[in-house]
Amino acid sequence: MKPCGVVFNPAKSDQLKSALKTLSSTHPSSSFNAYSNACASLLNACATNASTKHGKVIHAHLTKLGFLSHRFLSLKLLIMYVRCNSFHDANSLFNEMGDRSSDLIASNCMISAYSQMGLSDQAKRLFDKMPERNIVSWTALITCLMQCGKVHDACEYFHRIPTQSVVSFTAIISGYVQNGLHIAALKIFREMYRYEVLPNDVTFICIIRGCVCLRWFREGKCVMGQIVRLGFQSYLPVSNSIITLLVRMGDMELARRVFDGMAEKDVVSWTAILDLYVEKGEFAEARKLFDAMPERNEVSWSAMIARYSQNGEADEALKLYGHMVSEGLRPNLSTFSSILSVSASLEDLKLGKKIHGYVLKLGFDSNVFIGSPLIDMYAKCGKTKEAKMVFEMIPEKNTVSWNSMIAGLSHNGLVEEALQLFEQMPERNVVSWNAIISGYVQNELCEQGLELYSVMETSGELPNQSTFSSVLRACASIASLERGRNIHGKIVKFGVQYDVFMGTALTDMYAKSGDIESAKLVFHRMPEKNEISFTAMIQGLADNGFGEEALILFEKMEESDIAPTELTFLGVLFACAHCGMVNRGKHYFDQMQSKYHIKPKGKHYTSMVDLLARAGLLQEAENFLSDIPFDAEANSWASLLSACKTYKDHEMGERVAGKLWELEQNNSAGYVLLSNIYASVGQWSDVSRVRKLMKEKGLKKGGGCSWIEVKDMVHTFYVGDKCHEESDQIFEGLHGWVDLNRVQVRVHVLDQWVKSGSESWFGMDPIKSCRVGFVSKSPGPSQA
DNA sequence: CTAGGGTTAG
Repeated sequence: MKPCGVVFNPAKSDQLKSALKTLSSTHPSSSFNAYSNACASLLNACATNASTKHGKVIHAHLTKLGFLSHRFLSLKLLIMYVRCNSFHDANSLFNEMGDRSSDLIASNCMISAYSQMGLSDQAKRLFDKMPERNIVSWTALITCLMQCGKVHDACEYFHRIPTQSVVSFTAIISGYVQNGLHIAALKIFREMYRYEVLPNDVTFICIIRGCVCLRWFREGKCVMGQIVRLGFQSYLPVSNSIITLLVRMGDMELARRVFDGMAEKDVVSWTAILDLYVEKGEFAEARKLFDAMPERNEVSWSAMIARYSQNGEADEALKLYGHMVSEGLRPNLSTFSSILSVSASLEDLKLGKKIHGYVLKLGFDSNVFIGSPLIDMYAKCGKTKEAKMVFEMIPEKNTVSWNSMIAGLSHNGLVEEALQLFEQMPERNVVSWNAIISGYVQNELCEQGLELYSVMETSGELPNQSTFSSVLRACASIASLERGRNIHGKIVKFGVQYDVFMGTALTDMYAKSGDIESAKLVFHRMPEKNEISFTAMIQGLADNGFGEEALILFEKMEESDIAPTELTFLGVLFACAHCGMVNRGKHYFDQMQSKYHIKPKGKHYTSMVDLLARAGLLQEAENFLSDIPFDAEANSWASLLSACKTYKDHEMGERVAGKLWELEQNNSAGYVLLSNIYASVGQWSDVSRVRKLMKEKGLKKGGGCSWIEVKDMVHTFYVGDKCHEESDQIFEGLHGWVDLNRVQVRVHVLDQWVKSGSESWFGMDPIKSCRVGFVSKSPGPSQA
């Protein structure tokens, strides 16, 4: 197009500027038609560039020349403002139009403008006032109502339309899909044919989106057939939708074929195919494709950043974010939401606050979609107050916002408050239940967590994998085999998929409850095992005294090419320590570093000290301890002290006790251990000194206990504890059979072992109490 | 000769 002799590319803003200059120097008197056409095409360019600034210059010209009285030009101007999302400019121009504000096209434009602002009532008022309406007016109003979530209103208007068109049908379908009413969308889609209205490219795009959301792939395939029959597959956006559908269906091969066969591809096509590799788990391939893409927009970047963030690769996500910004692309809400979850996982408050700042600056702070990641970030950084403030600021909270707040409060130990919120929330879903249940379990309130699970069941909400993983953790934590078995039954009953997550949780629960046979059974039945499942089984075997078996399993794990983690080695070292396999322990400790490049942490060193000390190699243990490149854990000293007691090395005992005393000023477990050691050698005055100190410091005795489970009840006993009415019987029965409540139980005492600290183990807290042996229930001695 | 419905991520 050649307006005023200037070759014009609307995509180039500098060209727009020079075209504008030429326009202002052109005298319009020569040919009004040429001038007006030039103006129109410039205004079109402003609209596609969303450049109100340039549009306003043209507006000023037209005002000066008195050309605003021309209907065509003022309409073009109005359309420009609407397309640029400049509601206020559009609105004032419309009001200045005087009698022409009843113009059909102008009014239709204004309905669109109201729609952008979410002003459905004003749109309706204008619509009712209009002297004449056409199908465009009806469609614009329906779109506006749908965008405001007033689906019912939109439907009523839709059915009043005198003559339907593809566009009005498409508008209602799209509205249904946007409001999550995918089934209604499909129903209307089928009805179209009865009205003898044929779908077009846009209709197909909307309906495919609905099918994807519903995972109605059979319907999706059907729609694909219709697309081909009507010849829309050659439309670029339609092909893009088809690719998404195929990727979600899992038909990667066909998706790739469609992509390769496309005559032209755009950013959207490339971004859609990115997902294919991510879905297949070929993350490196995805990255390769991303780097090789001819064009990337903020969606492609955000998609990639989100994947890294979800994969726990926070650094890579941040690196990509930096690149994106330096390439001049504007991060959007979705990008911010990914970066916020990165900040949350890194507990990087500074970064999180920076993003929050951007969000505020862009005016997104009241947006529901950014609210939840913000709450999450603040909560993970321990800033409950800020999290609550964000929550309060969201004007229209959805279930996700409530869930984030509940999870955030639980994460910071505020379970009571979380429960209050849970009870207040207007609508709960399975995620809400999971948040509150896991909150209780995380905070060691396992009984209450299990109780809440029962309430959930009666409420009719269906539990899912995540629910059961919390509940099983609760059972493992209180070592309740009865409850655990019961939950296992529920998992089967509710038809929850038995995969690696459920299998691992069940293995762990059975192992922690002392039922090693069942643990082995569920472990071996797992369709697929990963490093976490192996670790759970190895640790379980080691904990229950089957050290040799634990090591055999570890060798199997190595053979199956599943790389052990630092937690696997904790189990392995534990097994060695408790079976007196000093050399093997040393071997694995070396191998962990040389073969797997895992840097030993405090707990590994503690295990090694324990290994040496238990074997009576006290001096070697002490040397090893002093060679630790960082401050040793108090537990290392405690292990050594314990061995000093066993091997009666009083001299070293004194030395080590002094060190432990220094380190463990505020740890009740340390005090308990110390007082027990004093007690065992009869230094009663020291015992009472330690107990008094504990009392003064307000430390509760949370020390070692034994437990025994009888008929769904877990009985616990502290060392020397005689409170339980049948304690004599129990202590006498150690290493043998005990008759408790007329149930025969076998009590095994392996060894005294201490397992403390609260570091989370793949989301499952280790048992905090010290257990002295374990108990398993058997059918009875006659059958044994 | 203008105006209404749209694909990719979360």
